[in-house]
Amino acid sequence: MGVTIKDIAKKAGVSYSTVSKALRDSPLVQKPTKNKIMAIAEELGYQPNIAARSLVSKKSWVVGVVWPSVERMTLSALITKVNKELEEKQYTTVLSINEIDSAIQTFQRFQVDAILVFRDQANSPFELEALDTNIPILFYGTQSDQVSPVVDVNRKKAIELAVEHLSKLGHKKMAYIGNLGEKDTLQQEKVQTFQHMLVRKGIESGGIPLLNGLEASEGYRAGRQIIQAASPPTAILSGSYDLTRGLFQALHEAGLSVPQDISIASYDHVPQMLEFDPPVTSVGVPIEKVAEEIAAILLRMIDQTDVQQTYLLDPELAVRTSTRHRINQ
Amino acid sequence: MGVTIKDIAKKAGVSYSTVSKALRDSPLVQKPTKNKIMAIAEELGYQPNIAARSLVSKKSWVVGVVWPSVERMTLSALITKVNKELEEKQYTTVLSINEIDSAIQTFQRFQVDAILVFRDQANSPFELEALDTNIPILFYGTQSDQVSPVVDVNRKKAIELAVEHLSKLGHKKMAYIGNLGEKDTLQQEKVQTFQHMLVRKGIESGGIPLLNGLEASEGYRAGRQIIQAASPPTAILSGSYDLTRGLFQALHEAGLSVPQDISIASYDHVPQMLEFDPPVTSVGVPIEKVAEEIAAILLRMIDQTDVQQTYLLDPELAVRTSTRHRINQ
DNA sequence: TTGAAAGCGCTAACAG
DNA sequence: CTGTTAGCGCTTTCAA
Repeated sequence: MGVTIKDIAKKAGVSYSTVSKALRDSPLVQKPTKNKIMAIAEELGYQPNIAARSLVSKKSWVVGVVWPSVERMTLSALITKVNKELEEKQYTTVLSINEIDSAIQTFQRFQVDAILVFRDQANSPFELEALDTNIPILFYGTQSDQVSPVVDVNRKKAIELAVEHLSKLGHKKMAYIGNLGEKDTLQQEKVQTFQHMLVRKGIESGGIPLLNGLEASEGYRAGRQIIQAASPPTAILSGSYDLTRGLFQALHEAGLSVPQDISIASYDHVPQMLEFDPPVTSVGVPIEKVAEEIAAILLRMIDQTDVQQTYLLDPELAVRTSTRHRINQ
Repeated sequence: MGVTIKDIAKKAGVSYSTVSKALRDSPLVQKPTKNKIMAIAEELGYQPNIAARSLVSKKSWVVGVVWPSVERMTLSALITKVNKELEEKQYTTVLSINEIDSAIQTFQRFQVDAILVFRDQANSPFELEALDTNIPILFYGTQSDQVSPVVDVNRKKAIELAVEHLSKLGHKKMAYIGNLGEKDTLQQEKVQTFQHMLVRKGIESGGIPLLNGLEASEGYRAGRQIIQAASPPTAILSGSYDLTRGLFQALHEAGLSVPQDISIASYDHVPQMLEFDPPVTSVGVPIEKVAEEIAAILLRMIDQTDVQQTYLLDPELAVRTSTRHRINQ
């Protein structure tokens, strides 16, 4: 079917191994020869056959990504960035929407060079050991089994940064949106840190409503609940971008303006925070940074360079105009 | 690294070509021999090497799916179903989040057996001809270039069914939520059909607000706008599941009950329609049916069986309790 | 019914 | 620098 290196070799009048070398940009081929070969390859629309290459080189130049069952916007953006990053290093990214274990099996048969698993509370637990694969696996999003390396955001520090910021601005009563109860350990960690910070800083709680999910509608619901209290807080910290969207809707509807009437800060360091009116003070690890980090670690794992067990990424605080000094009333 | 057929052959005391046959369940191998080989393969945790297999057989048993840039819930469910369907036929599904053309190139190198493209208004236009691949490509979601087969829902008929239903219930004033203006041809078709139906049935328009997107929040906004009118409609037809979610929020908030105060019907035939309170009358092609159809067509394309140019799936109306006779007032 | 052997497209020694 | 050659793991004739 497709064009092979033999076709190119014939047309260029060289041996096909020379073509192979030239295509891989080997220094063992003369510049002119190389150029000529490249040109012919281009002309013929040559596409290397992954199967053949990976069969002999034991390397597929493919990274498999296990896509989480629940998809939130930030993850979607993150995966796109990781893909781009890897592409620069000649790797192709391929996704699977299967359950973690069967996805890993598929990737195994593909002989992918590494696997990235986006894990969330929704996907089923599984035994990594049982799979016993020698393909390096990197997890994102949760402290896992100590078997495979994990990349995660230092959520605790992020919340601390945010509360600290609001506290410095003089806020004495704050609410938090993003409490999913005990079932979700990721969110739980943020909630607990928030509570600890209130105590430590001597701040009164303005409510930490229990949510049913992380969609914008839940942020809307929680926001309404908080501002309708007899004595509402002067600042609200939201646990995610989507929740913040809903929160803004509730505030807007109630005729409250930010930051005059209330200060808003949000977890999730995504560019979209700037699209709010006003731009939202946010805390978290910039998505580009996470993507770069993930790509870099994957590459190191592929190269067999030793990697740490856990990478806890440091969050950053980006102060914008949605937060300001509390007005004494 | 992995276990190969040679390992199995050695352990079973047969030639490796026999193992190959046995594993493919060939009739050329005796039952007992076959069983023995199967058992050993299982025991050794044998995983066939896709690269090798596809190299020689010119078939990868992989179907590539080009994931749309904008992801809506229904598509996510659909892709999962298609995957399941294909899995039963021994095919593995792999996704790419790249732009259509580069995704197709990647799949080409993988020698996938077929490509499924979920197309939406957001992903960039491209020239299929330019790619000139001989891998069969199936599009979903829009009338395309007449080069490759397309599967699509008969949106026109769907809207007709819905309006007809509401009209029969005596509604004389209806609103439609889902108008994205002229930029989105898919939505445009539904809007236009709705308008035509109003004329044909002598129904008054209760508003067809222009939206900025298809998220739930837009449904909420439009819903509020519609019910706040001086003389609101007695029925609303929503253009998608997400919009309906937002619409319900708006109705709930305004203290309107469905279907006592207003009848609601929605496009998108997904199971989640039953989770509303009350369950929502919906119209569209059941997602399982779409998935089955897509999988079947892909399989036929792989087998070189000739397929039609366009498959326009017939929508179904599922009447639930969110719609009822108009109350004379 | 089983085994031997060729070869898919490519990379990587090794020779020249 | 360029060419020759041996496989990678598997399927598939062709022989036995």
